[in-house]
Amino acid sequence: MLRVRFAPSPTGYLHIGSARTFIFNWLYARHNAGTMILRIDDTDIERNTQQSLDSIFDGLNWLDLGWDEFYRQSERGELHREAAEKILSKGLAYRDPEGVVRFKVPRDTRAEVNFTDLVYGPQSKGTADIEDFALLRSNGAPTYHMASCADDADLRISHIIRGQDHLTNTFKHALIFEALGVEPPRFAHLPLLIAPDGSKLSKRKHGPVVSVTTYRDSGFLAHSYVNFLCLLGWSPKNDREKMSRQELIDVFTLEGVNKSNATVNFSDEDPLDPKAVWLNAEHLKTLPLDELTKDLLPFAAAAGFQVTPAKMRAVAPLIQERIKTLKDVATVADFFFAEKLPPYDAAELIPQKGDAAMARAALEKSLAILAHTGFNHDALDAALRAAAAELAIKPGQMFQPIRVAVCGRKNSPPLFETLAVLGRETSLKRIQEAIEKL
RNA sequence: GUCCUCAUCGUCUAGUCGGCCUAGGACAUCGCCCUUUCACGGCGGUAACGGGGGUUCGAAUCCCCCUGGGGACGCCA
Repeated sequence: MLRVRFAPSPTGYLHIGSARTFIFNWLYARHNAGTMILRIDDTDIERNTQQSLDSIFDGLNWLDLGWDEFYRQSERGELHREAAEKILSKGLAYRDPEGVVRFKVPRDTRAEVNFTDLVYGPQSKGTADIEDFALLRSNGAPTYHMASCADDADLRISHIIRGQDHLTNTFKHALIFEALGVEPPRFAHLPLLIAPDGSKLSKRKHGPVVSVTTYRDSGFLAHSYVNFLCLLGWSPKNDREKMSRQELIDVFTLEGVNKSNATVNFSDEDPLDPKAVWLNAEHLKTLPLDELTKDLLPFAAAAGFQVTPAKMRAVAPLIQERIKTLKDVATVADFFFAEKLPPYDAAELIPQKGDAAMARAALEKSLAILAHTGFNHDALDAALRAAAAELAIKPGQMFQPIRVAVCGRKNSPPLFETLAVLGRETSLKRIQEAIEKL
């Protein structure tokens, strides 16, 4: 039975590198019909915080992947101490002058420690280069190495998939498993996620971009973010990029994992990786409208708009391919929700190669027409085009003033659909106001 | 300092056992087309095998060295 685990320590929020590790473990488990375990590695009582634990769950819950079993190391101290005692009693560890129990690296009996990494291949390190590391602190509490290995053994973890920063720790772990008399799990180390400047991602240095909740709050679809993270350090090898969850599960293998570190592309001006944004837009475009509506609602509310589900459902198709993140609803569809249009420059009402008189003529004509035309795409299309012909101006010159009058700006979704959603009353009122500005 | 590890366009990457690579895809970027604006879409351009030695008829692909990057060396995880 394949069993994998994700073991974060609650000493910070959920880092995007950790999120990716979680995702790869999850994918590996699902692909192989295995078990995904979430284990909180909270052996460092001094540094653990409830706030950090909460934010880790926040991030994990948002990702919406779930797990099958849950453990907390702090509740398993007995197991860890027993394991340490076992190693001590075998004479494979000793207590140093400070009272710390240290593993006695067998430098006399063997030259090196070996293991084969599923990503990096055969690894070996001379025992002379491994120090006698701590198993139990002077207060009797287990160290990370001890707790982690004891738990991995007890939970019968079959594969440890974690960041490459643990690659050199693995030699120590291999030694512990051996001392414990258990067969070690298989190891697979993942290339690290690094910042554009080449350094390791850190909150202190890079700010909120390293937290997954930043992406959530920026309006990313959880799945598209998962999809994006998968593309960092792993490839399906067939140029596929936008993939569904099931597709990801089907094609995920450790063979597809890269060895070199991947840079998360962000800058001060553009804190979100452009490719992540693009991928999010791609997923947004194919999202069923009811789902899109549901996802959009909270972002509109957060921006201060009171929007009914029905209204949002009507707006959703008009902005679907115009937004890159859910948050964009506030800037792309604001005029659908606002009671009163924000102030805009009356000069915007003047069409290309036209003047104020043309704008006024177009608006007054539209006012007359819109008062009785049916408010649906086809009727609006026919009536407004006919009006343009009547005024002897180009359709674009007819539409532009109306668009600015009802939207408050030059860029908007297609005019007829927009008018239809806005409704006769609002449209007429805004056009009237525009005429007064000219 | 010691040890481990990595090295293809600006970024993410493809490149089975060396030849089909005049290095492919995607993002970003630039240009054109489509078009009532924006967006979408379509087409095209710029852009990479870090350097040096080998091995070979032939190397992005194998070996060595250099250089560069990352990581680990804690009673943190």
